[in-house]
Amino acid sequence: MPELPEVETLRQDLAKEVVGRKIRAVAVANGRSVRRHQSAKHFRALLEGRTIKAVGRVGKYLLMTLDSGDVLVIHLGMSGQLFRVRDGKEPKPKHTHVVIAFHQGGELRYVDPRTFGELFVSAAPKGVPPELDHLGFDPLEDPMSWERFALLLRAHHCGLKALLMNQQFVAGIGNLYSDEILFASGLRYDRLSDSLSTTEVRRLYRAMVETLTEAVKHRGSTLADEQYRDLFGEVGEYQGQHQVYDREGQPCRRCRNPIVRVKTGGRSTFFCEHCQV
DNA sequence: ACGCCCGCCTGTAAGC
DNA sequence: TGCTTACAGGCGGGCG
Repeated sequence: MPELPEVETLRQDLAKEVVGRKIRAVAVANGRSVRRHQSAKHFRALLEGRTIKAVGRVGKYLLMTLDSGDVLVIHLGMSGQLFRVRDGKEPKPKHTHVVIAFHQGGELRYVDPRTFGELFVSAAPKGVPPELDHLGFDPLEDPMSWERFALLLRAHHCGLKALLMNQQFVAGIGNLYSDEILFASGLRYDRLSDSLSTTEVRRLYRAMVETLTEAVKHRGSTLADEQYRDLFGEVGEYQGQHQVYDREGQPCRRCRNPIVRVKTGGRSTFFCEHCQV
């Protein structure tokens, strides 16, 4: 379940691996992954012959800027994976839906069992795809003052977890990192966003930036299902640092009380009843 | 305006 | 043992 740290890890590796490479051919094996285009042929035509100039990220979206000015947008959804393969003859994993082959050899493969993810090419007139206009600020790319963050929080009246996971408010945080951020903040998932003291606002902002930064340093989280793999097929290292996520019944690393799991909105939330108020 | 639920999907694992 | 069911959850959309 790639969230900001996993996507940022991919972005950093992609920047080293594919910038400057010219696309020789694109193969689409499953049209569901390129839903926004009239046809897979149209999608391919916008990519073939183009050179990748830069790799960016907004929230959970990867942005590959092409020499045409267009941007290849990749969203991994729940189960999407990107693999850089040197030899195209290597056996393809099941659910390999899109293959981007380069002139200089090798290819980039998009694999996605649950097909919640998607790829599309955006005209991006201002360099930023208008399809992503709805996204809120990126916690690592768009730093802001505590005062401004406090204003944004107070503009809403909803539970902190729901707000952190709302991509229109802040882009890139999902179920796993929202729980970790709230533990690091010492705040409960159901605290209302307009009820925080100045100190709590600062703790939340600081925890958000620090938790995500630390997770990027550890190359993201790979859970028991081993769903997340990096560009080279390796697992992340941040799962060992988790304080609450997927730790139901295990002792809180801070106070030793058992971590509690509750269902909210059909999703699991993990937290410490003692450390989070 | 937000909470809540569904549908989209497949792989895994628990339960009967 | 083998089938069924639940669960995992990002995101958009519908409903209350």
